[in-house]
Amino acid sequence: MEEAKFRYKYWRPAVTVDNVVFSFDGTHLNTLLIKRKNEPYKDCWAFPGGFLEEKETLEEAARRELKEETGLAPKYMSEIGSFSALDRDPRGRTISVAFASVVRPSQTAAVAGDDAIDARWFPINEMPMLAFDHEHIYRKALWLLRLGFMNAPIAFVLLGDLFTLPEMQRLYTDVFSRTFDRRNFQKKFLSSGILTPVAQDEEEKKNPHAPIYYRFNEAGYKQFREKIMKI
Amino acid sequence: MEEAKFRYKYWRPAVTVDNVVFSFDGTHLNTLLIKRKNEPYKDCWAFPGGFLEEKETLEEAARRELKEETGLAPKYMSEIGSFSALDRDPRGRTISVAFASVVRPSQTAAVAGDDAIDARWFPINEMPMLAFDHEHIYRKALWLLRLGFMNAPIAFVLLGDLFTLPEMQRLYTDVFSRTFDRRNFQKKFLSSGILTPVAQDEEEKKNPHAPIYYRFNEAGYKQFREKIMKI
DNA sequence: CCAAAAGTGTTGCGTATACACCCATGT
DNA sequence: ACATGGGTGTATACGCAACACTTTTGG
Repeated sequence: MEEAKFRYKYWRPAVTVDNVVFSFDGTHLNTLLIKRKNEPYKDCWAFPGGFLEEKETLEEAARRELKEETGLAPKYMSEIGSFSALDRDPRGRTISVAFASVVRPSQTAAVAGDDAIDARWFPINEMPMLAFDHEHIYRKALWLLRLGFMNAPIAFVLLGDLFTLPEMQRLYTDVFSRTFDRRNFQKKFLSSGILTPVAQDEEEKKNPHAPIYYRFNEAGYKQFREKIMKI
Repeated sequence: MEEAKFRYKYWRPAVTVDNVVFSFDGTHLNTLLIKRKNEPYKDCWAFPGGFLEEKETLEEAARRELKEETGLAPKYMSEIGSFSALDRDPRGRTISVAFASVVRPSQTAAVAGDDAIDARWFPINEMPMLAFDHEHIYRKALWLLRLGFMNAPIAFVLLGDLFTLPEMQRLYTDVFSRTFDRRNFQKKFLSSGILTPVAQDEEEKKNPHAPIYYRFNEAGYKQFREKIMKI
């Protein structure tokens, strides 16, 4: 028999957190999944997560669980929403609050820890079946990522320090599930002042088709945002 | 001593829901607040809400509490987010999930019920001090309302069946906290196909300055959205 | 009589879109 | 040599912002 040392006057649900983490490998947008070590959904792929503990906020819980299960520690995290269908967890009534985050390419090394047999990055178009209602969480996460792309410079976290415009375009193509005209795409961002080209060395200067690397220009981005906001 | 009949192996937080309801009175955007009958924050103004019960989702709980405390039953509700600061509720660790909704002008009659001494609509620029972290919830709700205005026809729920363009413009002015040029505002919406003018009677036709009433055109709105989405 | 609300068009500018060719690299 | 990826400029269309005057109504 299980020990039940927490007693309350009124009913309370169990509360969990889940993490949808995005990364970009230069070609495709990926999300991080773990293969569950325990029931329910043992051996299924799921977003890393776990139970809220007493002395932490929901976001803190999400960060803790992500660190424990995969070793990742994203800088920015934002809430996707809560999920509370009555039958979403076979263990009993559980509500989950999901968080989305993005990591830089240099920080995508994931190790399966704790409750996970495995931790792997999946391109968003090759996702396996997911445990619980995580398919549902995933759709909302992707929607939120799109909103984030339009309202914050999170694309540049995914791209990392140095990137080419074709890389950036592949990222946008994956995120928005649509194609972009290459010339218009480049014109748009080059004229926005958001990007700073990286100086080419002598070798590169001789080659008119050498790839051009850019880095994110924070000051330029702020100006750009203010101009959009107007008044 | 309180009876504590719910026992759990692991710690669980109390879970509440809160409602930010918006309405429009022809001049200003309003939100609905109740004056609390009980501690904590007795006699303070707060958003209507209460504890999640066992056989309901979070949204169902929000609807139930709103109905109990104010009599309102909005058609559409969307999640604002969750709030989980450790000290947000003096009664102990409580997390809250907040929901935003809008009601038609014809359905704004609010009666204080249950845990409320009073229930009143406050223009958003004349809000009193709020209980708990509700100020925080409110700011996020307003932000979400703006997003909603840009992505869904919720303005027309707030406006009700018939409305004039100046009314509509006052609504937008309140929601976005900024002014709009009257002619550009009208041109934009009249050319969008979203609005259908209501036939004027003989009296009105003689008066070149009689107010022109419009109603929301759902088919026109759908076309408009599809055009925006492109590809 | 005055103030406030509401009706009404035109023009310019800037941003978004559509579109074709060349070169270099690797297979 | 062929396919792929990546570099580059121009012309057009559409939406957005700026802008002034007149009439009615109510105080």
